[in-house]
Formats: sequence, structure tokens, C-alpha cells
Amino acid sequence: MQFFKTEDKNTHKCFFSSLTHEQVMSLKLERIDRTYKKGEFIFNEGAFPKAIYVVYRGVVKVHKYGENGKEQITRLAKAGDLLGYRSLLNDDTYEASASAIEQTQLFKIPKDSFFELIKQNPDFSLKVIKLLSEDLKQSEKKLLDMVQKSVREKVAEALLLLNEKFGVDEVTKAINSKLTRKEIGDIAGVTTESTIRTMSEFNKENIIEIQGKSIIITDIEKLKSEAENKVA
Amino acid sequence: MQFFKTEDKNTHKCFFSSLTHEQVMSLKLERIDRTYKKGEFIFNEGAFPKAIYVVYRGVVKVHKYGENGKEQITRLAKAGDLLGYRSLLNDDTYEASASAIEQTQLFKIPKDSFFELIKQNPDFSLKVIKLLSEDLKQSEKKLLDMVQKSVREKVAEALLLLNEKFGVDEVTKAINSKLTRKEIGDIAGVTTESTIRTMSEFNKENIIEIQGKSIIITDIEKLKSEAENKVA
DNA sequence: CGAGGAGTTGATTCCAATCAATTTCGGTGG
DNA sequence: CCACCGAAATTGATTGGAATCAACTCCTCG
Repeated sequence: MQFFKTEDKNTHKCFFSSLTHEQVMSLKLERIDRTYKKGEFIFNEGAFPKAIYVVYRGVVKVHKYGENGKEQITRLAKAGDLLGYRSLLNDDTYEASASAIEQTQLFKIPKDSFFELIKQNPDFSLKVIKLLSEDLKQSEKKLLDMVQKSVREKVAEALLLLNEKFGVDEVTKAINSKLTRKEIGDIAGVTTESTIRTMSEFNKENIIEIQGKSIIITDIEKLKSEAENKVA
Repeated sequence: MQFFKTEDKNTHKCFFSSLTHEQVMSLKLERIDRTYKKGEFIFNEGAFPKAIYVVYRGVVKVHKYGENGKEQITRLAKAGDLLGYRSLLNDDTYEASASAIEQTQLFKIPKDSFFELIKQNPDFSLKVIKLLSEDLKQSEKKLLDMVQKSVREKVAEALLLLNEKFGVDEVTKAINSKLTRKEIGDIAGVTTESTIRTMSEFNKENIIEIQGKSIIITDIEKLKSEAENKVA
């Protein structure tokens, strides 16, 4: 039943695993062969969703600009993750934009075919429900974090997220991401300067190691405890 | 099909309206006759959910304490709203606690009867999906607000929320809530003192009118524009 | 090799939290 | 009914953390 592979060991089992072969066929799954280049937009805030996307390869950021012009990254989607389904389910326009952080390939599932499936397959419905629930949980957790945590804690959180989403290089142990400092700050909800300052603190304290663009987490336990305003 | 009434005109159409009579019967809906008093807990963070609740009368706050001890109110549920379904759907323990803000009556729907319904009734599933989607949207919006908005904007948001959730007194036009300043601050994600200061600013600027505990929004348009960091 | 973007570091500002001191209010018992 | 107590509300003073502003270096790539 596996119709796409993920290279990432952390990926949860395939979202579509409950489907029968016919159902998968009925999906009219459309593979987007054009790869999105770094920076390219997949959809734009305000647009009307016509399909959902499944990330096949690469990493996508979902982001939004506040009225003050500051960008906030609300989510990172990696191989196996769904994209843009919230707005589609809600019959809303997109609340945020999605763009490729690195070279990305996607599948597209047309709206009607998605809804059809929900109506016909209770197990699939339940999966969608669980997915939404999980996202809601994450979002509410992040809400708390943003309000209550200090810059130091937020940056630690962000680094842990990168570690999870991008994984590390087998050899160098560096996080497999080429995010800029600004983008890391946009995830953490913090300015670029504060992000840099905090990261260089972590560097000095031997929690991470910075070599140019590459970031190596040398003491993940300490980083985790930094992320949870422990008095330590 | 209506098995509970809400007095609030703003309430959306009943969540269970897609059900047939038999399905409603199958719900084993259990009315909790004991009314929860102001301050009483309905469920506690960390507990294992066994049912979902439907607010029949009153207002409930869902809230959580950060590691620093500061409280954050993540949601207000009024008549017609569902409570505690996210954790139940996810098979998680509660992430937050719920307690009555004013005298509250509830219905209880047992876990298995809820899941049964999802499996058997595609329309109902779709409703749950929409509900989750809407909550997710709200949560993501609130996330942005919290990170990017100033105290003034956050307090304005909070007041608008109160207005929506509690409604106003027909005669006096005061918001029908007896929340303390601290609680308003906990909604806004702001200290009590800042909340008071901001509200008294709004008072001076004739955006709201404060008479002891009661708050009257005199210029809702202005308040709305305050909530959206307009340069105005 | 030049230009511009990314990264870094230091100085300054400012918003909101914290700390502190009163005042007001609502309930309760004498 | 009134005095009193504790909680809530209010106001002022101070502090502190992070944003902002500014200057500079270092890459990277055309």
C-alpha cells in the first residue's frame, strides 16, 4: 500500500495505510513532478484551496506575516506530512502560505476526492480526526510556549524542532537544514539578533556547536532542559 | 431533534443536528444535574478522559498553568460548545483543566458512544472534523496574536472575546461576565496590572466604560481596530 | 572582483513585568 | 446593622529582557 517512501526514520506510518487498493486508486492522486525549488511557494495566504498536498520529499514551511510585517513560521512539514488540509476542510481560504525550504516534491489530492473518501471510509475519517487532534494539541502547546517562555527557551525549542524535522547528518552529526538565522528566529518567534546571541551562548556553554551554517547539538539533554524553563 | 436549548442567540446551530432520532437515543446522553458552582473543576490536567461534555448552561474556562506558575486560559466554552473532546479523540490525558466560571450545567457523552457515532455516521464525522478544523484555526490565529501583538492589542482582543462569549445585558449593555481582572489578563496572556492599566486607558479614551466590575463596550469599532495593531 | 545578503556584535531604547503601597469592595460574624 | 477581614482593584516606581538601531565582517555568487 505504500505509494511513497520516506527516507526519514522518524516518519509515522503512512497516513493512507487504512485504505484499500481501490480507494487509493480512486484518489486520483496526482504527482507533481515539478520539484519546488528552495523558496518557491506552494500556496499563498488568501488563496482558495483546491487540493491537499502530501510532502514526498523535502521540507516545507508554513508561514504568515503579522500586520507589523514580522514573519512567523507556524509549522514545518516533512516527508509524509499533509499540507493545507485545515483550510480545505473548513472551506476557508488559506490562513498562511507554504513554501519550500529545500527542494521539495509533492503529491496533490483533489478536494472532492478527499471529501469522498472521508464520507465513505470511517477509518479514514478517524485518521483525519486524529491528525487534526494532534495538530490542535501541538498548536495549543506552542501557544503556551510562546506566551510564557523566554527567548532562551524558545530558541532551544526551535533547535529541538529542527533536529526532529530535519534529522542529523550521519557523519558530521550536523542538523540537515540550511535554514537562515532569520528563519530559525521566525520559528522561535524571536528576532534574528536575539536568535544569534542565544545560539552563541549555547555554543559557549557546550550545548551546541556552531561551524558556519551547520549546527551540531552536542548535549541534547541539556538543550531539552533549557527548553523547559527549568531552574536547573 | 433539539434536546437542549441555549438562551444565547449567538450559539451556532446544534452540534448534533445531523443525527437521527435513534442515533440521539443511542448516545446514552447523560445529563449532569448537579450544577457546577463558580470555580468548580470539571476535569483536571493529567486525568484520563472518559467522556466528552456539552455545555448546557453557563461558561467554562479551559486553563493551564505554565512551569512558572502563571495561568493561561486557552478557551472559553459557552452553551452548545463541546468540552474535552480533543484529548479524548487523541487518547491522551487532558492537557488542561476545565472549571466553571459561573454556574454551569453539562451533558456528558460516554467515550464509546461518541466513537461509535463517528464510525457509523459519516455526516457526524464530518462535523467533528469541521469542529476540530475551526478550533485549530482559532488556535493558530491566537498563536500569532500572542507572539506579535502588544499588551494593548491583546487586552482589546480579550474584551472582544468576552463580548462574544458572554453577550451583553439587554438593559445596561454591560458584558455578562463576572470575570476578575486577573482572569481577563489570563485570557489575554498579560499580567493583572497591565490589564487594569490598559482597560483604564480604554476607559479614558471612551472605548469602554468601566463601572466597578461591569464593562460596557461603547465603541466596538474602535476596540476592534485597537485589537488589530492598526496604526490608525 | 564587486555587491549584496547573511551573520555578528555592541549600544540604546522601551514595553511590560515586577515590586510595593493603597484603596475599594464584598461578604460575614458579632 | 455595622465593623472587620481578606480578596480584588488600582496606582506608582523600578527593573529587566528583548527589540531596535547601528556598524561592521564575512561569505557567496554572478
